[in-house]
Amino acid sequence: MRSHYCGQINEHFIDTTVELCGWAHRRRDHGGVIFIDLRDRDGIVQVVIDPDTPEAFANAERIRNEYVVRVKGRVRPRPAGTENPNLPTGLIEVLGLELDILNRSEPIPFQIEDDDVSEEVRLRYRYLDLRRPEMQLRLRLRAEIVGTIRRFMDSHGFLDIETPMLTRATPEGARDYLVPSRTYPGSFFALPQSPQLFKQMLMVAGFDRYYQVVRCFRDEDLRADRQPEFTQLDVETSFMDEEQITGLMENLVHQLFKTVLNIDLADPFPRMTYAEAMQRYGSDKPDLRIPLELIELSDLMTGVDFKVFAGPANDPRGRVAALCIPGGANKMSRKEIDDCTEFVGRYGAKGLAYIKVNDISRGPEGLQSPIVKFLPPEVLTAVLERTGAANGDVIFFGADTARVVHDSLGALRVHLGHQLGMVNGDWAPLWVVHFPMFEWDEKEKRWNALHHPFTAPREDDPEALKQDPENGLSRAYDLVLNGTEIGGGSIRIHRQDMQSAVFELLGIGPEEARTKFGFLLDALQYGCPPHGGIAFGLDRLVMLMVGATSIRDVMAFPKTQTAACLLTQAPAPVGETQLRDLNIRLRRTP
RNA sequence: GGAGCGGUAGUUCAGACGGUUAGAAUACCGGCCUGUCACGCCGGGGGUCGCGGGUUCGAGUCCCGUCCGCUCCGCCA
Repeated sequence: MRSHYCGQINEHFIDTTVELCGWAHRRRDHGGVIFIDLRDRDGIVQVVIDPDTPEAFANAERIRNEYVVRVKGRVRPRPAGTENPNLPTGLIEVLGLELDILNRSEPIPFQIEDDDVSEEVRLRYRYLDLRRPEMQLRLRLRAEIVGTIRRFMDSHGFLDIETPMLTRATPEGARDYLVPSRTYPGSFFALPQSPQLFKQMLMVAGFDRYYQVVRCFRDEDLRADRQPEFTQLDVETSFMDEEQITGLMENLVHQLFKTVLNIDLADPFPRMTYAEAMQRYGSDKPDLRIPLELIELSDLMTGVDFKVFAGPANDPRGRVAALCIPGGANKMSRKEIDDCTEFVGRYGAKGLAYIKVNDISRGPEGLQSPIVKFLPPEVLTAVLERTGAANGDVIFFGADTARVVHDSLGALRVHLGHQLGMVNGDWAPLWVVHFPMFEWDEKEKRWNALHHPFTAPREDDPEALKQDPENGLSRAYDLVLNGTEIGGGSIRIHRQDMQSAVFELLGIGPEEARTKFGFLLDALQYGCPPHGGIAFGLDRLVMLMVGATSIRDVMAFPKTQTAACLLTQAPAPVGETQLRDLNIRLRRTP
């Protein structure tokens, strides 16, 4: 049994005897003694073995990197002249009295202290990667975060209730991971994309405060912040409105940051409507640390001859907007400005007009730009005034459908904000509220639910909602932190007539609704209380809190971009016997 | 489905104009040094240049295809 962790050993332990277990990091012998850095999950300590303990010395001579070792020894200061306060092992050492090798190790594929090992190698040998102090710290913080969340939820009367992992395929939303049923040939379970419908039924059941730290599955393409399986803090309450829910969850996040990181977040979190967020930032998850905003220009451009601007300005679905980069003319090279064109092209922009403001006092003469000649002087003056441009600024223009302008300039804003070092402050939380109920699917020619089909509208009258779906707003809310959506939820529909109206608008007929969600519709009929909730992307939250740039770095065993596990080689083919049990025959043998 | 970057000793990379035997650092093995901590010095082993095809007298290098990793778009109610 170990008495201490290596990382605990400090000057307070001097002259005490300790027993340590860990991985031997390096072996050096100097002056007839052997030095071993012993590392465990808590830190590193240097162990000295000298020939006065012959048995220990003999064992120490056999040690190679990453051997597992148990040491009993006495803590003492470094001899005079050998201290180095800059090293974690620099001031004290453990004089080894006994040393056992608990296990040997093959030479490892990469050095534990290397921090430039490729992610491919790290994932293949994840158990070694996880030995690195950085990963130990991240996973420890993750556990602290989850623990703090649970204590908060428990102390506020929330009940932790598990929901099925084997459930029913949901027709809308993400692609499901399917699990074939052996007992019902040809039928499939789906792994849950979220416990949404179950938690709503728990409200019907009278568990008016539910939470769960729960794994969710979505078979969609991956990103740095998206994995096929991820963890959600899932919350649902009855009888609480959006103010109460967001207020309580805000308390949770405050407490979380205070407890785990000793950080005081803004109190209260700012709130912004979806419409304002799109108007000012081109995004429903704006990073408020970046002090750049989209400037509305549509009204200035309706009468100009320049069709690139006049077209969108006169189109109800179009928009003309500007993004002014203070000092951009000096900070950005010609190539960097050109690169921005390519950057916005990824978001569907057909080009990126810009003006370099050289000398504002000289009027149009003082502006350097391919488009100045297409715009009348009074419009240019208005543009300069509205953007607040000063000498040395660069103004970028977006003119297209509102969607393209938002996507491209919104992304450019974040991109340049980081590139030009314009990120202010460490933490910028934000509630985004009043989302639209529906968005128009141009390809399918129908309305889609922006959130999900159970989200309650702010409009309480089903008939009124049906009259004007385009402007219908929902009782949904997202929590955004530093430009990352970390949570989202809504008040749900709890009345049958409203649920039918929404299904109707979404083009889901009564038959279809019955087939797909019959169990939920039934539940709504038996005294369903008004209810709502929220779900936090726990991996993303942890990622932000530990300063990682990918949620893979806060998951012990993540998948690659092709949704494979390099460690276990999953997914993998299965044998004919297993397939036969499941009544499955492959259409093509790979 | 699409765009970009990458794949060369165990690891991180150089080599790219086609031309001897593909290098460095580190790790590993051996020897020396001996209070070191990126220790130092000497020596050694280690390569299907992701894979397949093509061009060529000759391919790590050029062309085509393909697989894998990462970033992004689409997608993710």
